Amino acid sequence: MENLADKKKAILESTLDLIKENGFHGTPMSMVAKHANVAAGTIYHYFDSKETLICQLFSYVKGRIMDALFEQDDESLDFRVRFFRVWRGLYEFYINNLNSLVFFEQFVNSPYNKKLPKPEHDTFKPLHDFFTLGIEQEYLRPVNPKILTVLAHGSILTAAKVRMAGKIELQEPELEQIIEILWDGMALKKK
Amino acid sequence: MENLADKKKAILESTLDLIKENGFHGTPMSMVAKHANVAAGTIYHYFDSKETLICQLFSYVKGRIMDALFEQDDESLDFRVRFFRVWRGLYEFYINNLNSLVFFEQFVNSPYNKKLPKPEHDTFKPLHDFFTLGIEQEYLRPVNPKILTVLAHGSILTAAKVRMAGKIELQEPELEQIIEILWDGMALKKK
Amino acid sequence: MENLADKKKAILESTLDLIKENGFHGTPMSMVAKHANVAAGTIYHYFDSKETLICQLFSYVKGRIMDALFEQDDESLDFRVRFFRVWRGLYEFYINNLNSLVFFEQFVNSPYNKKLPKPEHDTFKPLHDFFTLGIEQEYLRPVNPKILTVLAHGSILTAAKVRMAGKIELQEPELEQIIEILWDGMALKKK
Amino acid sequence: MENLADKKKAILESTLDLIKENGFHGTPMSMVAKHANVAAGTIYHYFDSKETLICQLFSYVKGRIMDALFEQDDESLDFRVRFFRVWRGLYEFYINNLNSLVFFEQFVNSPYNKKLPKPEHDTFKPLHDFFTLGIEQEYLRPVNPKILTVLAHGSILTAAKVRMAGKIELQEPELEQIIEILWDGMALKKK
DNA sequence: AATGAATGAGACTTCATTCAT
DNA sequence: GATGAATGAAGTCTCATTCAT
Repeated sequence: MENLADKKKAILESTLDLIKENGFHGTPMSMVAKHANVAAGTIYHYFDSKETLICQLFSYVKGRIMDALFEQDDESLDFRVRFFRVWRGLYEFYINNLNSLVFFEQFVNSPYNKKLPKPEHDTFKPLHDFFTLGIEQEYLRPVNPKILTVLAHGSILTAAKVRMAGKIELQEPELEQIIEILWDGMALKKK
Repeated sequence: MENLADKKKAILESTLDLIKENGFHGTPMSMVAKHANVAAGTIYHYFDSKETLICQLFSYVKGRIMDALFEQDDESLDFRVRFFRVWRGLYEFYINNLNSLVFFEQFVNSPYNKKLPKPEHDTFKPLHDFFTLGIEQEYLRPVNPKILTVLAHGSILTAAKVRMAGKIELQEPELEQIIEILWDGMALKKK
Repeated sequence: MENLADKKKAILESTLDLIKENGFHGTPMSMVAKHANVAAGTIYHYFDSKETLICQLFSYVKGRIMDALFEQDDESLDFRVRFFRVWRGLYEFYINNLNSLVFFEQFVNSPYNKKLPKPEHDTFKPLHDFFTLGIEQEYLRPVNPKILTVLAHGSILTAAKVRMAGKIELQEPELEQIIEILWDGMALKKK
Repeated sequence: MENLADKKKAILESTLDLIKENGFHGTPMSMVAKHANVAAGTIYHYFDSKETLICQLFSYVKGRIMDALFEQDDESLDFRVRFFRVWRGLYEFYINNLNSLVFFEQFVNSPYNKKLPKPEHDTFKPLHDFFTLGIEQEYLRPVNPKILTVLAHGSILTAAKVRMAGKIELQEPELEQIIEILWDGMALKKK
């Protein structure tokens, strides 16, 4: 027998899968219900509306991204090594969770995103903090950490999407080179 | 009085505007019709279906992006200067054409994109060619040009989206710094 | 309160009535819904599309015609008497169920009929069997039973349609004469 | 260059062909226009509306049926031979003009037919007259000629439709038998 | 006479949501 | 809590008809 949490999770995961394949408007509630093995009405015990479901799914996905961001991190390592691991950690999360990547991108570019109250600090705050630390410790150039976040996340996202598009030209050595180039540009050139 | 091209263009532009505000499924054909000042049925003279309209709009937007990419370019300039100008050219196009940016991002992450036959070479082929040239002329590191495209386009897109999100922290000096960091990482360190 | 079968039947019966009056294209689904006292969407729980509804209605009507064919029959009677009763049985069914007659005729002459897989044996198989028996028992001429089916059904259908057209000239004695003429032509002239 | 009559005829013939294939509601005016090689608007020079077109087409088809009815007739022949020729004449017209047969049947069972003022005497008046003559000349039983019309036309129509349905079991000898049976039933048994 | 782009009412159908069980 | 039949507003699209050329 299942408990509530199981069903709620099944609904969220089903929605995530289906939206990747069919988009928002190609994913009716009836389809979510069938995929999650619940009745259509059941979804409304857990979520007020389709919009609520999608917005809660966004929080759910954000949480998983945040978890992934520093899962591989180890503060005892050299900062450069940490940067390489963080970059790859998020990249691999996206590759292994394409439905999250696709959903996240669809969501942030959709009108749903407008309706959401801006969060105190966003999903990538930990990344921002990480770069702030790197600057303080004089590993990185003394610039607005936002800049480094943009560069890092932009490259991860784009690399993952290029890979997802079936262009498998981005292999191991290429990934390493991307990170190296980024690091070279971002790192503080000490005397 | 209008001619055919006018109506078709009005429909495309209206769709672009409305999808930015309301997304695909928040933009019924009736709304497009009203916004474009045509009858609902008229849209179907120019486009077989809503899907066709959206896919043709994608081609239309791709064309504009490609035009924007090298509008500011000047082959007689130094390669580093050209890189700065190309980066800013696309960035500014996105900022000044937020509807194109939002639509493009929504489209590529949507199921519509799956149905489209993969183009021979994509929108960013000119960027790829630009980097290939830079490598040949020994301005840039001898890596797969794809890598540089990922880095450049990822940073432009992300910067534009951060700016669009209302986080106006990215001002002139920050933009300059982003490009500088990228350039430093990508450039060939000559002896 | 109604059960499922009730609603499905109400939809079928409403469609039958309305198509008699208005034809296929004069009977929108909204009209069926109103006449059957259900919401428009409800029809789509029971039938995939208007086409499906009409094709299922055809099966439904065929069933009723087959039921009517031998309702009046009594195998213990003389074959000639049975023939007269069968002829009148179907004739009266048509007269009392004009909507079925009209629908049936509209359907078989329509493109819907083309799409249907040909049935193993058709609605009038029982009539064919009846004539086969009559031939075996030497009441009827030894011809292809198909011929007799054509003659019998053709005359019933045409008589019913003449009557329906408001030409009330076909009264009891005339009907009797039609059957007699047919019988005389079909019967085996015994020595 | 074409004249008016040519275009009007092309429209009528196109409509006849298309309605056989697609039915009334599957045959938009635009399709008729394309098939007849005229502009949509041109149809409205010749016919007030789609309904008018279809009703005029009915008259057109009726005319052809009436022409066919006695094309093969020869008053100098024996009445029995004439009957056989008239039956086959109409049967063959239907077989060779399936679009007329299908259209006629669709029309008479459709609501269009209701709106038409009842004609003074209908399409099959010549058949009725033929049978009246046969009775007067004591070839046929002294019954209401209407009866004989029903039997004859019913059998012709049904035989043609059986043949059209692809059931090719009705061959030459069977046709001959059908007419013989009818004749035997209808003919006056002289002493 | 002929054209065919344009119109817009209305068709078919979908789907978020409700509610009696 | 769970169900899923029922709802009906709203969506996409069609097509008879018009009218400026």
